[in-house]
Amino acid sequence: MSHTLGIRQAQKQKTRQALLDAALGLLEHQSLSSLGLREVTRAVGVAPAAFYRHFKDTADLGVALVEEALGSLHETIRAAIVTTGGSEERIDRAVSLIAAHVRAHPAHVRFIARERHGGVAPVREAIGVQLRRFAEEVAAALGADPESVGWSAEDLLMLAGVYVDHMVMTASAILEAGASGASGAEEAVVATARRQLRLVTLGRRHWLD
Amino acid sequence: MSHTLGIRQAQKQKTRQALLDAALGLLEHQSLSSLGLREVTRAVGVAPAAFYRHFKDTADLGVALVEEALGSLHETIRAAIVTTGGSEERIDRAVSLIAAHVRAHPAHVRFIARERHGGVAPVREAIGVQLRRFAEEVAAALGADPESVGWSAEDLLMLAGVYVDHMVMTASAILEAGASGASGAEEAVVATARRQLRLVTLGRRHWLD
DNA sequence: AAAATCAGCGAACAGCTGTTTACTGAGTGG
DNA sequence: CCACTCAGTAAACAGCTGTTCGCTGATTTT
Repeated sequence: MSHTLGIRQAQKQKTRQALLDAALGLLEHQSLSSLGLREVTRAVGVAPAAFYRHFKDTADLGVALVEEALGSLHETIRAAIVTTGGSEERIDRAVSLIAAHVRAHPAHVRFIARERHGGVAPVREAIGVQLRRFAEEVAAALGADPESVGWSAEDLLMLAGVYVDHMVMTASAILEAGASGASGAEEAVVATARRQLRLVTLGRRHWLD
Repeated sequence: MSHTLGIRQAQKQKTRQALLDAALGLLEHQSLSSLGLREVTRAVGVAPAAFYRHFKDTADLGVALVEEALGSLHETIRAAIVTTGGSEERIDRAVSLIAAHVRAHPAHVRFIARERHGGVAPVREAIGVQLRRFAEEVAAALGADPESVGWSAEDLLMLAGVYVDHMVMTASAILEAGASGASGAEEAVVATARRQLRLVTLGRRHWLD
């Protein structure tokens, strides 16, 4: 796909990725707002000054983490959108995809949920931009559905926003349930998420009555 | 109501409140996870060691802030619940009450939205407990409504959860809109929130079909 | 009036923080 | 092959952090 990088650039990107991974790990028990530059470099085993070769700030690193985390989520969303079948099967498939995503990328999900309203403005805004982008994408897909004839663009975006917000909340709830250690907690969260989507779907069906 | 406190205890509570207020102010631009004890005492104009006379931690202070913030919200919720009239008027009134609450206690709203998924476990859990309590209260009120005959307790709690989550998200969105400086942004958020509640209400009406 | 309490003080502690500096030495391109 | 680039180093900087200590003096209790 892309041109093979030189040994120099390859090593640089490797260190950069190590910094991102270490930061993501450290953020399990704190917020980005309190993440120290030295803390990250120490975890990687690199000199503090090396940090500046990759990021100017921990906030800057946070923005890079947003790209990474929401990049992976983007693919999950696209997969959920193209699902076909009756509304019940679509709901089941969407929730299953979210649950699988949480299992595959728990740290990413935690990061997004935590920093969406977090104390670091640039990161908060980066997440906001991307989630709005997702909502537009979902709205476009909803608009292509025959069930959406008569819907205004504004209402489609409103509905898409409900879906995107619900996805983020559900992902975070699944993560918490998994961390709580209580067996069956995740299943309960998933079941509730499905019922909530059913509720929204019912509202959608009668929107134009 | 309560017995009049001595001069000693009155002064102590005054200092305690000053610490809480200062902390809430400092949390506008950061997360609790990065809030320093010295930072708070400096803002109040008190010696660092004095902090320990009131809280053992900044996490401990955070839990106290949760009580304060969700105590005020509780009253707003109760006011929204007892509203009478058609569903359209009830929606308008609920959203107006939220908007008024955000205007009256912006820092409290920011704190709850930020720390709900924040990096300090005890605070996160305190918020979770209280929001679940709110949901139970809303569920009980919904159960008393004639429109809820045939609903299971589980489904009522699910619906109440949707309302509570939506309230928190809306409050946070109104806050952001106000901070963005864009005139009309808040009105747009409020209008979207109303449409979302209308969608949920439609779903509710057809739940048993 | 004497004794006890206790909120807040000021100083000191070791340990951490972000940032700058001049440097090394492996990888690169002419 | 040689000059150059540049990712990562080691050391030093001032300034901050949480926590402990003994102390003071106004309030409370006896």
